[in-house]
Amino acid sequence: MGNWTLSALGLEGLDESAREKLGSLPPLVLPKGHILFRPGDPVLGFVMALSGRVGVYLSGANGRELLLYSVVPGQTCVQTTLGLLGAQDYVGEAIAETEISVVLVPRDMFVELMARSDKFRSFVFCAFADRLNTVMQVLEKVAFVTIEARLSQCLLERAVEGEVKATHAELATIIGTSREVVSRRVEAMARQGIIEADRGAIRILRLGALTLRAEQ
Amino acid sequence: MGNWTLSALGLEGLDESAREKLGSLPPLVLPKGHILFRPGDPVLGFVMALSGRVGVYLSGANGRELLLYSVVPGQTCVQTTLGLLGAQDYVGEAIAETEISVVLVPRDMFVELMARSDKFRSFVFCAFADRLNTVMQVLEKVAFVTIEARLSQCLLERAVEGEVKATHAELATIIGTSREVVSRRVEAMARQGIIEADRGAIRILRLGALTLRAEQ
DNA sequence: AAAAACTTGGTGATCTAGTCACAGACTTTT
DNA sequence: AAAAGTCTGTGACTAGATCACCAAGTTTTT
Repeated sequence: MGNWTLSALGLEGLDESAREKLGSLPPLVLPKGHILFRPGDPVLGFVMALSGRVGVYLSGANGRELLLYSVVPGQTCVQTTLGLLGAQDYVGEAIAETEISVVLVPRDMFVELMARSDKFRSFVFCAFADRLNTVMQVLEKVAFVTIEARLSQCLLERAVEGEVKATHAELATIIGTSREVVSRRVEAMARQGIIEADRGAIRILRLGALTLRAEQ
Repeated sequence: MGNWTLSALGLEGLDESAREKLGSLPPLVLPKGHILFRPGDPVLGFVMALSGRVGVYLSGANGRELLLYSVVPGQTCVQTTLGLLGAQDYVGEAIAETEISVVLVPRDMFVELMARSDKFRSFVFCAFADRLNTVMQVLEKVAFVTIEARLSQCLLERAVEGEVKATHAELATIIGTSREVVSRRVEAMARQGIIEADRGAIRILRLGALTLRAEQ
C-alpha cells in the first residue's frame, strides 16, 4: 500500500504526524464522468487529487458552460475549502474527466492540520493563490481576448504530438463560447491551412501561424 | 491613536498578543487616486483597509478595464496575500477611489500571525474565499449575462436614494464593456422611462422594471 | 443487417455587443 | 473669453451569440 503523501503531492516536507494522519485516509477511486459536486451542494471535505483529471465548470442560466480550471494530481479542489472555512456553497460543478483517485480530508482533520502544520497550511494557501490566479486569467481572456486567440491558445495547450482530441462542443466549453462559433473558427483556420479538422480531432499543421494567432 | 484592531475589522475575537502586534502598526493615509499596486509590481505586504474604498481592476491589452472587486473597511486586498505566499506578482491594479486609510502588515509579521493566531488565520482565509467567490461571480456575469442585465444590476447596487453618481465610462469599467455600449443602453432605458440620465448621474424612475431587467 | 437513436459538425438569418472615428455639449483652467 | 479637458451621442462596421435547421457519421437496438 504505501503512504501516498510521499509521492504525488507537493507535500514532501510534511511533518511526520501530519503525514501519518493524511496517510491513514483511504484513496477513493471514481469513474470517468462522476460528478464530485454541483452548484448548491454542501461541502463534504477537502479534496486532493492523486491521479486522473477533474474539470471544474461554471454554468450559466442559458445552459452554456465554461471551464474554470482542471485539477491534476498534486492539486486540490480549492472550492471545497471555501465551504470548509467560509460556510459557502459551491458555485461550480466538478466532473471527473478520466477515472480518478482522490483523497477526501474530513473537515475536522483539515482544520486541525491547518492549525498544526506549517507545511500543510502553506500548501493549502498556495493552492488557493494558484486558483485565484487562474480564475483571474480566465476572466481576462473571456473579457478581453478574441475567440480566435482563445481557441488557438487552447489548441496549443492541449495538443499531444500536434493533435487535439476534442469535439467542437468541448472546445467551446473550455474557451467559453458556443459550438457554432468554434465550428466557424475551425473551418476558417482549416481553410488557411493552419489546422486540419476531423470528427473529434484537430491536427496542427502550421505551429507558427497558430502561435501568432494565440497572441491575437 | 487607540488600537484600531478593535473597531473596523472582523477581528473582534483576536487574541491579545496578535492584537498588540497589529495595533502597533501605524495606519497609512493615502489620497484619492493613489495607486496601491499595478500589474507586475512586487508585493510589499498584507494590506487591510480601515476606511475609504479601493477598487481592484483587471486591464486588458486593448486598454479596457474591468472591476474585479472593491475593498471596503474590514476587508483585505487578498492579492497582496498571493505574493506573500506563492511569490506571485500582482495581476490587477488597485486604485484608491476615495481617500483611504490602510494598514500594511509586513511579510514577517504576517507569516508569524498566520502560524500563531487561529483567528487571524481564519480571517485571512475567509477573505480569500470571499474574493475567489466574487471573482467567480464577475466571471459568470461577463461570460453569461447580457449588458442590459449587468448594467441594471450595477445601477441597483450602487444607487443611493434612487441615484447613481457615475459617468458612462465608469459604469462601463465596472461591468466590463465599453463606454459607447453603456451610452446606448442608458439611452434606450431612458427612452422607456425606466431611468433618467444626466451628466455624471443616473436616476432610477421605475425600480420594478429595472429589477426585472437585472434578472435578464 | 437494418432501423432507430444519438452525436458531431455545417449553415443561413438575425440579434447583441465591441470598435473606430468623429462631433457636439458642458466644465474647468488659463 | 479662449483653450483644454471631460462627457455623451451617433453612424458604420466587425465580431460574437443564438436560433432553427440539416446532413453525415456512430452506436445501440431490434
